Amino acid sequence: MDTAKDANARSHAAARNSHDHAGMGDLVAHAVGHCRERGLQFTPLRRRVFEELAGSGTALGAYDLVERLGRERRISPISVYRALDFLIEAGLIHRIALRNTYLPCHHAHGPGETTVFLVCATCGNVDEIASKAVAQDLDGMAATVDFKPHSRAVELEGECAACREPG
Amino acid sequence: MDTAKDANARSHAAARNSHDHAGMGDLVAHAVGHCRERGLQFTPLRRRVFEELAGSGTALGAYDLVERLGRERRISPISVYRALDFLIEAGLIHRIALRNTYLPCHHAHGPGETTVFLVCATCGNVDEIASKAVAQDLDGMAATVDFKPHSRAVELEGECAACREPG
DNA sequence: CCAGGGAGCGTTATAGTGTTGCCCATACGG
DNA sequence: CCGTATGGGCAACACTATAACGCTCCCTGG
Repeated sequence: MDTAKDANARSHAAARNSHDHAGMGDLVAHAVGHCRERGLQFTPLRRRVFEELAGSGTALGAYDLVERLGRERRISPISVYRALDFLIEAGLIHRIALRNTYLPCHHAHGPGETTVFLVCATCGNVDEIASKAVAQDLDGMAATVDFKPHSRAVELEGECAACREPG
Repeated sequence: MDTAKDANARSHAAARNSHDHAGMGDLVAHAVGHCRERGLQFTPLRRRVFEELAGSGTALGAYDLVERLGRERRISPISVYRALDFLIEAGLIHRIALRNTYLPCHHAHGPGETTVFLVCATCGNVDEIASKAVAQDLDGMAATVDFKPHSRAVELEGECAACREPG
């Protein structure tokens, strides 16, 4: 379902006010509902940051966002970080620690699941897979040393199928 | 912020890991042998960086090392980064992506194992556990999407047992 | 002996990432 | 009207990492 392959939508999306990317509208609509349910404010700035991430099809750095949003009007890094913090807190996006980048969460978070990120070292694309087995393993290991995790970062760096194709 | 974090981490390590400090010599001896076997140069600078990490009992940032080593004589960040890159490449230390810190590898790396890091948000201490189950899960998941991982970052952030003690 | 090449490390400068402090605007309940 | 909570603006700063270039040392082959 979600896209390992249409990463290059970003050159597309940059052209204009990116309604291009398939599924982006769904993501935004979901985010709106998600925030409404919880009484969180999905403000225009937060929406723009989320849209840009959803429309890009890849993980973006904070300063990528600063630059992209800054084309419309000047946005300072701190504003972007505040929006990112909010979106992470709300569970709408993920942060990729290996790369200092951010990407929209593509699936509903099941309880007892850990999201595993597959980061391609060549094209930078990030694939996202939820796993209950990993979650159980990790929780079990944490329990054995009496450690209470708040958040998990499970990230593999390597090469995706597309980048290994001959040619 | 760094000084506070540093002091915290050190006192914690001293309380909990005092035994590991005795093992610092072992770590260094192991590193020496490890490099000799492979024809790698365990130079004085690299040795000092490794010793500092092994002796601290916690994960340190690159600039923590710059400061510590800089007390003896001026060391530039790039030199520290070069030593860190070497040590990572050699498999002697790990980088904690969640914190941009580095710590010595405490166990022999078995094949088919993934190292899981438990990072305490309060004291900054990092615990390290090897797991075959996680490795198998992750490899299996990667295989289903035809992804070839080079490296893994499996890191949990939370609170360690010592920091949750009533008090 | 002396090139010549590679590895390690020095220096300076710069790029990239994230944070702090302070102020202003708006919204909302007294 | 005020007080307060929240979102957001700006400049400046702090932290993390890399670039570019040159030097020394050691090794190897002519």
